This record gives sequence, structure tokens and C-alpha cells, in this order.
Amino acid sequence: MVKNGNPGTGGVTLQAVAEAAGVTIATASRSLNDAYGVHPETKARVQRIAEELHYKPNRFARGLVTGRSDMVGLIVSDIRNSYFAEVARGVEDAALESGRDVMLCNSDLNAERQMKSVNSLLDKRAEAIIMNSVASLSREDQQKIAAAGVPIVLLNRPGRDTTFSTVNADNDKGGRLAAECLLRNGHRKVINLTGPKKHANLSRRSTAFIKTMEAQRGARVNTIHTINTMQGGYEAAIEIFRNLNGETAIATGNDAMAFGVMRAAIEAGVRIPRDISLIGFDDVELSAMTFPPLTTVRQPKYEVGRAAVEIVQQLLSSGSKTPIHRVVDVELVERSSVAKLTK
Amino acid sequence: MVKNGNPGTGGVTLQAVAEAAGVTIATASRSLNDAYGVHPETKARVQRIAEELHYKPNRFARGLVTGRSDMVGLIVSDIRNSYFAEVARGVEDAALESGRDVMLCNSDLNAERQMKSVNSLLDKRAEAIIMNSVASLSREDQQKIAAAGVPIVLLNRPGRDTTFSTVNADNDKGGRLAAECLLRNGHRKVINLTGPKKHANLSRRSTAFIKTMEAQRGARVNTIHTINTMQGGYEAAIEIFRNLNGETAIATGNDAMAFGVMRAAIEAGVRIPRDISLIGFDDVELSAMTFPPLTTVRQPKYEVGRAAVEIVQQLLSSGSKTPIHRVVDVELVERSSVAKLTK
DNA sequence: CTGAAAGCGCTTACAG
DNA sequence: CTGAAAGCGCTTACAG
Repeated sequence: MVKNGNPGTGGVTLQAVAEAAGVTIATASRSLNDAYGVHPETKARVQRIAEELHYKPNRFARGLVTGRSDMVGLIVSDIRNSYFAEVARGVEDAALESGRDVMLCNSDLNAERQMKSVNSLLDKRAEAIIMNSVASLSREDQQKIAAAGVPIVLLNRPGRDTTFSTVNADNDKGGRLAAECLLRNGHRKVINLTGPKKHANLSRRSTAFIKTMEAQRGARVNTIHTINTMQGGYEAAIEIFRNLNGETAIATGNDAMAFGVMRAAIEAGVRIPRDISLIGFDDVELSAMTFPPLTTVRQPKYEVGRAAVEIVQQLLSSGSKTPIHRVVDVELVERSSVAKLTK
Repeated sequence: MVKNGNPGTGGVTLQAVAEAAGVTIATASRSLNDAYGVHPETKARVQRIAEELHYKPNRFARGLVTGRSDMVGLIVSDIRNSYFAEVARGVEDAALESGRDVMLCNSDLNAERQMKSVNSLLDKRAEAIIMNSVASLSREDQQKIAAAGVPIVLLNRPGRDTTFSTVNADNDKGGRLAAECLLRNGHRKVINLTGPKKHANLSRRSTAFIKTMEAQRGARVNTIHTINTMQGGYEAAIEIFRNLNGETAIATGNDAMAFGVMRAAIEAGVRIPRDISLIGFDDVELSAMTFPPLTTVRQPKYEVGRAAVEIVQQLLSSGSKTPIHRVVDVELVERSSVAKLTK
């Protein structure tokens, strides 16, 4: 038979601890797990001896009987995206507090790789999976995931999914905040540079932004759709600067697009915020370092990660299957890219 | 007794597959593991049935007997640091190729948290640990880690550790590349803005830089030490710009410091590269986006992650305990912050 | 409060 | 080529 001792721990098993303490492994196990009904003195002795022997429980053996792995899975499209790095940190910190480790997977938003990750995570008995999106998955795959029976929490999914839990930033409030900032600074005729219509998060930001602006008498917003990247923002801005017609500010759907606008502005000789004001959305790391620093709506990325783990905890401890939905707060970060209009 | 079936997989066990295939679990196991000595037809049948039943082996059970977890641990100071996000991606990709998942931990370079992570990873039977640094750990802790018997690979540790494997960028070559770039563009009197003397990586870059510069007749470098951050670079640069004495270029120990120099330049009205040239080291994401884009020496972060996993593979498959050391190549990335001097 | 024992679901010598 | 069986190291009802 295989005799592998207890690799990585010097081979000390519960058995060894029990012997040294003069009890059976049953009592030893109970002592170490702080269970009820073991004499305080016995418990203390066992614990001390376990310590001395550097006993480490074999998680495989424990998992085999308890079914618990003390691990959660996190699948993001790409950890190099600073948004997800922030989220991951929030996840890790919160998971650590509950004694769990996190297994990280990158999916590149590719359905096949994503499904592979899910399977691998399930294989390794992740107690829950926190994932970026499920959008690229077939209905069939989604059902398979749901059937796995472990809590799934989706990041950045607007609206309330009926089978999965979600956590999302408050896009409505964010859109409103951006509009109020512009209004407060005297802007009335503005451009809303947003992403493709099918992009649900950007659409909600846009809708809230427009609604808030237009609630103000005499305000007008010109909405432009483009690709939601720096490049998209750049190209749209070149066009915009050519056809400027009294607009005094641009609000973009995310910071990346705002950076594109900035680049186009430099090339076109348009000065921000002197000639035109600019407000973004996200507050990525770079936003504070551009010239001028970008006024934007901050998405609490780290908190999104934490919130996801909190949902997992709730679901796990209650045993409930009912998805939980959390909307995390956003806030305005005023830097220097929005000018106060003096009429 | 506990009856937890096979949670997360619909409860199908090897036993179930074996029964459906009309064999014993021994044969079923061998078929699924593609072992020798099982009739091709039997094997095919078992595999087909396992597929149909959506059989997923219970990793706990398997791990209990094999001792293998198919997971590696990665401990970085902070995943939000884009350097480590890149490394992590390299690790994940390479690990995936070998069928392993990665458990991610953040240590904040804090000895206690770091040790906790190591222990947790060992607990969960990580087959190897790739970690940022071990510098903050006591000798005792380091020995404990070494004693665990799993391969450990250290990131960014210069020189050859005798007990741990390492992977590091070629700092010597990087320093040389930076110097050659300046020399080629006609710079002879330059400033080397480096970090604290005890910072081994920065010191090596600096030493190689100086050596290469001074091998050129008539070249002279003025070395200045400061904190190796943007703020450090900023503060040092303010001082530098006040006392400029014919120097035509600044080479910094990393990009962060270069960004600090850029900021100071804007404030001091010094134009880069017109008034002074600037070359960094690292090539972080931001480096391509500054104004002007920064000429720098690229560290292959992603490759560092991959190399670490390759070392793990080698060590694991050979069973060798001898540390492996890898130096990954760097390259010059010429952008616009270095001007060609026309005498 | 403690022990004897079953059982978690696998893998792998050992026979045949 | 296949089976019967031991064993990996735990946890937890069941007795006492």
C-alpha cells in the first residue's frame, strides 16, 4: 500500500498526536476541533501536544468526510486588468478573514476557458465561485453551473439574476452624480459619450446621466455611442472636436474612453478643462495621474470583491439557495478636468 | 455516518461508474486514469459511461492516497501592483497548461501574514509555492518553509539562493542597455537616479549602468540615491533641476521614479526630452501612456511568472531538491523620452 | 467525557 | 487483463 505519511508536515498524523497524549484519535480530533464534550484538561493537553509536534491536519482526509475545502474560486477575465486586481484583493482579504483561500482563474471572457475553470474549481471542491460574467456561456452551461449546487456570485451584472447572486456598482447613482457635478459647475449643453447600446452597465449610467441633466431646465445632452475603450473614446473625440457646437463638457461611460478623449484633445489643441470639461467613470489608477487629473465617479472595486465574499458567507452559513443581490455605493471624485463655467 | 455523496457533482462516484460498466472500482479507476494493463474495450466503455454519468473524481479521496493536490500557491505582496498582476497571469497560464490551479495570497510584505499564507498553502497541500520574497521572514521561518519539502521559488531575488529556487530579470543587462541607449544618443554627462543602497536589484542595475557609461571615454555619471518610488523620484528631481550642471540625461532605477521626475519636470518647466532626456526601468503599463511616452528597459513580468512554474514542473517531475535559478531577458523599449544629442 | 468503529471515495500493490 | 482488499487520515454517530 501507499505509505506517504503526511507530506509537507513532517508526517505527523492525528494518530501520532493521540498516542502522545494518551487518548484515541476520536478524542484528539474533538479536542483539536474545539468540539463540545471533551474535558478541558484533556483538550488543553491534546492541543499543546499537537502544537509541539507541529501537527497539521490533512485537508484531504478532512475534506473527504466533511465535504468542505475552505476555498473559494474567483474567475476574472484577466487579472492584469486593474479593475479585477482590485476586486481580487477585496476577495482575498474577505476570504482570509473567514479562513478560506482563493483559487484564481483567468477566462479571457472565453466561454471554453471559462467553463474549464468552473469545472476545475468544482473538481477541487471550491465552496463557491465568484465570477466576472457568465454572459459568454451557453444556456446549457449556465444550467450546468447552477446545478453544481455551490453558490455563484456574478460581478458587474446589472439587474437581478434569478439563479445567481450578483454584486454591482450603483450605476444609476453614478450617472446622476456625474450629471449633478456638471450642472453644479454651470454646464448645460453637454455630450454623453457612451458605449454600445447592448452594454447594460454603460447604458444605465447613460440613462441616469441624461435623465438628471434634462431634468434641469434648458439643459441638453447629445448622446454619442462608440466602442467602450480608449481607442473608441479617441476616435469619437476627434469627430466631436471637429463638430463642436457650443457643448462645454463631455461625460464618458468609463475612464478608458475619457483617456481617449484626452489624447484626442492634445492632438486637436483642445485644452481640458479650459476649452472643454471632461468627467469619467470608474476611477482607475491612471485617472489620478493624467494631466489634468480626471474628475470621475469612483467605483468601489475592492468593496465589490468583499461584498461578493460576504454574499458567499451568508449563503453558505444559511444554506439558502436564494440568490442575494448587492449594489455597492459609488462616489464623485473631483479632480481638475471639470471647469466651473463663469457666464 | 456522514452521507454526503459527492457534493457538487451530482453524487456520482467511481462505484457508480463501475457498476454501470459492470466492472469493479479497481478497473474503473485504472480505466479513467489511463493506466496500463486494462483491455482497450473495457477502458473505452468505462470512459464512455463515466462521461455519460458526468463522473467527477473526488479530489479529496484521490489526494488522500496520492498526496497530490494539483495546485500551486502564489504569494505576492499585493496583486493590485500591476507588476504582480502580470506575473500572476503568467503563473496561471503556465499552471493551467500542467493541469494545476493556483491559489493566490497577498502578503503586503508583512512577515506574519506571509507566514500565515505559507502555512495555509501547505495545509491545503500546494505542490509548490511561488513567492515574491522571503526577505521579511526570520531565519527560523525560512527554515520552516524549507523543511516543508515542497519546491519554493522566489521572485525577484538577485543572486543564487542556496535553499530556494529563484527567477529574476537580467538587471545587469538592463543597466547596460540603458547606458548604451544614452551613449548611442550622444549623452556623456548623465545622472543615475537609483534607490537605497540595500536594494539589491536596483543596485545591480545601477552598477551595470555606471560601468557601461564609464567605459566610454569622457563619459561621467553622477549617482544619486533616493526612495525608489514616484514620490522619491519627484523629490530628488526637484533638487536635481535646481543644480543642473551640464547633465543631459537621467536614468532611473525604475519607472515609478521616472514618473516622479516627469512630474517635477512639468512643475519646474523643464521639457523632456528637449531639455533633458529620461530613461526608466520596468516598462509598466503607464510608461506607454505618459507624455512623452517613456523610453525604458522592459522587464518580462509575464515570463517571470511562467518561468517560475517551469521551475516548479522540473523540480516536481525530477523530484530533485536542488534549487534552480533562472534569469529572464530584458529589452530596451525606445519611446520618446530620450533625445538624440546634436552637438 | 471517551472509545471503538464505520465510513468518506479513491489508488494501488498483490493475486490470479 | 481484472478483482478483492488494504489503506490514505480524518470525523462523527453510537455506546458506554
